[in-house]
Amino acid sequence: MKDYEISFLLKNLALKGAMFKYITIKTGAFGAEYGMSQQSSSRKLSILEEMGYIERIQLKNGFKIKLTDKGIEKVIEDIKTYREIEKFLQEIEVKGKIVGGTGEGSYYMTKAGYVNQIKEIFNFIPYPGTLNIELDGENLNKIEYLKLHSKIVLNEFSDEGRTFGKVYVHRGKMDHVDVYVIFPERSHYRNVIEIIADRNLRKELGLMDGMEVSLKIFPEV
Amino acid sequence: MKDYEISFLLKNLALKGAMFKYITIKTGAFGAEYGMSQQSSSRKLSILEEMGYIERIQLKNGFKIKLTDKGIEKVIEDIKTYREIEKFLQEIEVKGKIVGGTGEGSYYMTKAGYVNQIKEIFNFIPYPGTLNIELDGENLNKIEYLKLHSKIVLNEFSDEGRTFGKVYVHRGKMDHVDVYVIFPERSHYRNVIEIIADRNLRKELGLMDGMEVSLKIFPEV
DNA sequence: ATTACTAGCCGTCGAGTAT
DNA sequence: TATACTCGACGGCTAGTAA
Repeated sequence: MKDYEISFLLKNLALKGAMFKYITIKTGAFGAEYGMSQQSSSRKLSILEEMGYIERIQLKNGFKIKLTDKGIEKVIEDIKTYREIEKFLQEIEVKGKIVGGTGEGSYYMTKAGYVNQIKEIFNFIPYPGTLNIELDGENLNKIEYLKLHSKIVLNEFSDEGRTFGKVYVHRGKMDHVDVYVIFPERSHYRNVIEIIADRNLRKELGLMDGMEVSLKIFPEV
Repeated sequence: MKDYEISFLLKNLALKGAMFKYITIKTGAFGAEYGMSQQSSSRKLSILEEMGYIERIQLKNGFKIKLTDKGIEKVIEDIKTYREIEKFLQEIEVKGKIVGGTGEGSYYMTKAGYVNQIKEIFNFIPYPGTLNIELDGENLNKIEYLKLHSKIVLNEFSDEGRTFGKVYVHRGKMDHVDVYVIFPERSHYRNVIEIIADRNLRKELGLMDGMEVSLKIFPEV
């Protein structure tokens, strides 16, 4: 049996609570749950036992099953692997060039519908204007996924007959200033991202068009 | 291709950093790393692309590969699954019966070698005596793994020519009192666990032999 | 150099069925 | 009722090799 199949089976047993107590399962039901036959399910559980990953006690109606220390160890190993992967989701650094604000975002950030939500969520009033950073291909790739995925969302609203769409927001830092990267859901493709903050970033950080800057993003997905 | 095999491959690509940027891989090397042939590696990566989990750009010497949104989504899903499993590791509740202290642990807890380490790690001086809780089979199962696995370890030391062995410790709570469960590495099998605290638990919690109690353990493994 | 097709082998799958 | 053995079939594997 492949190692990743062992992980898969132990993961599912663990999810059913088999790490620290016996659970009762029937090979038929267990198999059906993960798209395999009663026969395969039976065979695999028996192999897991042989390999020392689980303990099985046969009942008249099924089995009592619990992970052994070796089984728990294996699951913890996999947990640690995924924790490693989570690190990639915790901080993403992008580098780019300050460009002039043509102002899609600047216009948005004066709209009460957005301002109020920002006040509500982050407890600050955004400086009326966005800092625009132009990214190259590699840096664009890094944020591609974040454009449409965040736990932090400014909801759409209507104002003067116009609809303003959803905006995904990610927290970030430039130098040591808290900033927020805004991704309007229905923005057309652009290689420029827009940053807001509670203050004038150009002034605070002494930024001018053409300067190279680095931005850290802390995605919440 | 089985779903758990997809997860396995994406996990490994993610670990190599392919979530937010292109990485360069060769089918031969990638396959060898995970115990498969160049041919299988090639076939599988090509299937992952077909299924929309990755983007591949062929180079003269290998491929540039990056997870697509669908691929990232899948990895995040798996991260969440393992977070679920972690919950089982965060708090374990056991129930048992107070029994008289015959005092293996009580004796230990007067030894300066242990006391000093406890002072160092937890910043308290243990009350000289342990509270003993007798567990039934089911509750013993829950802590079996913890007996020999903890990040918190009191190291062995020698005193008056005798060696005192390693002790694994887990934080816990009884009612709202912070307690510590001690598992001497070389303790013979027993259905009794020993608890220490900075105070007299019998007095503090009004406990007497034979009483049923509940103990929460917060394993650090 | 690399990827990926072909072909034959091997292992895994599950229907049937014994227990 | 269950689990688990047998065995025919199918899918996936890799060596060889083309591109």
